Amino acid sequence: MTPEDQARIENLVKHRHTIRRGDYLFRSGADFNALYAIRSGSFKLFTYTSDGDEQILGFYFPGDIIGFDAVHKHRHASSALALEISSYCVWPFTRLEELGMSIPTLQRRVLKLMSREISHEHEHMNLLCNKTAEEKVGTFLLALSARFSRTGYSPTSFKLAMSRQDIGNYLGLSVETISRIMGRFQKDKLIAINNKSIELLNPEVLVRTSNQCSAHRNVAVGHG
Amino acid sequence: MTPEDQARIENLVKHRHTIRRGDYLFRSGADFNALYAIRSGSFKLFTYTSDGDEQILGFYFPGDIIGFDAVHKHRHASSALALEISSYCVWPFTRLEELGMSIPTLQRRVLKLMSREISHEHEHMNLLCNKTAEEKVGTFLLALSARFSRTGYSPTSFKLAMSRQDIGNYLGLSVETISRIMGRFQKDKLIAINNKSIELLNPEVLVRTSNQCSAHRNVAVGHG
DNA sequence: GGATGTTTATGATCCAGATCAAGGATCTGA
DNA sequence: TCAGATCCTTGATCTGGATCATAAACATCC
Repeated sequence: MTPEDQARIENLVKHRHTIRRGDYLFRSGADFNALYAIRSGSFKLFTYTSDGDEQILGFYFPGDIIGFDAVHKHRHASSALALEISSYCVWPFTRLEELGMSIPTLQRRVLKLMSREISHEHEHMNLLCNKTAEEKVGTFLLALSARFSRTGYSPTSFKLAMSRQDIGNYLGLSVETISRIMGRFQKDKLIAINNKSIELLNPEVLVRTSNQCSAHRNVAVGHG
Repeated sequence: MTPEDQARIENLVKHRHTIRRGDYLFRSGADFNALYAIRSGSFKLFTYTSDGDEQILGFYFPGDIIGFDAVHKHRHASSALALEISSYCVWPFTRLEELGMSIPTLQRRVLKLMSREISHEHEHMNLLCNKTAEEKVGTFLLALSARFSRTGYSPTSFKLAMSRQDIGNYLGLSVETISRIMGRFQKDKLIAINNKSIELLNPEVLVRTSNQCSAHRNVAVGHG
């Protein structure tokens, strides 16, 4: 990428916005104009089920892009809400497409980001179908740890911006189960919890807990 | 799109291949070179869990593209297997990227396809988290119906190319539950089954069965 | 500071769907 | 054409996690 291209991209994304906890980045049903690049804080992405309840699709952190699921219909299919005070950049989509036509690196970057999103969702489907409650919660905590680590924060000590309710919803579990399992992890000295703050005391064992062979639940043997 | 562009694209995808039931389109771990556009038949996409069991990520039919989750790492993260004799076109990815740079319509097309894939997965996550077994199976049958309808086939009478085992795996249910629920649907005259052939006798009621408010399972109330 | 709502924790009970078991149907290949 | 394998169905039993109930911790607002 030439310094010139670099400058064009920086110009596209120069405006940085701040958003308060509980405010929407966009709402389901709204026209789609832009992708959002998170710079700080965290968001939850969710839809409403037919009964009007939330279904959380994912949590997003600095470096993540939100809005890919809206490209297709030019309309947001999900809502994004700030879990804490956060900041983000707006990437106007038509400008991004135009720039992409002349900057191959940018084009490839966008494709890769969308592909990564698809991969993440595949992993999450695997979690939802094949893991026990304990494995789900363990996997979730480790995923947060890895994500914070990548952004330069401590992998063993961080804050849970989302509620237990949200975690349960995302993992397909009830709040009570989340509470109970976190309590058990704490009793077993795998983690230490203080309200929203969490510390991973024994990541190795947590990894083992999270990948445990779940006996033979819903196993397809398949053709091959 | 100019007729010239059209010709360039047609040239890219002109080769049509045939694949037998049970053969792999690609395997998890293989280098990523191309996307695959299905022309006839059907495929299942799946990964292996840590215990070596399959996790089915989706079923794909004529008009669908397989391989998007590999763009990111330039390596296939999942395997694709033909469920019946099928045919497909190969879209070499680097050629596709090159062409995309000069044909905006093509570029946009690819982005939309990936976005649609993400949306589908969001819907599936919702199904996995919030629906009862009965709703899952009903939703699955209706989704197949809609898909066949879109491709010009009968929306009420079609063949299930995948095994009950595969359906269960995809929906997060055991084979036995699939059998039982299909049996119940048949007893209630919602469907008629003859081995792999299925007929939707009462789609309206099936729709109602599939969207039933599932009481208040795992509901997040959230901030807003 | 105290009233009110929300979030978290924990115990008791229940149930949808898994697991186990066993028979029948269908497919495959020699 | 038949033997073995796979797939599908159906019944009996069991269990992980939901649901219900309650209370404590915490946040928010006047």
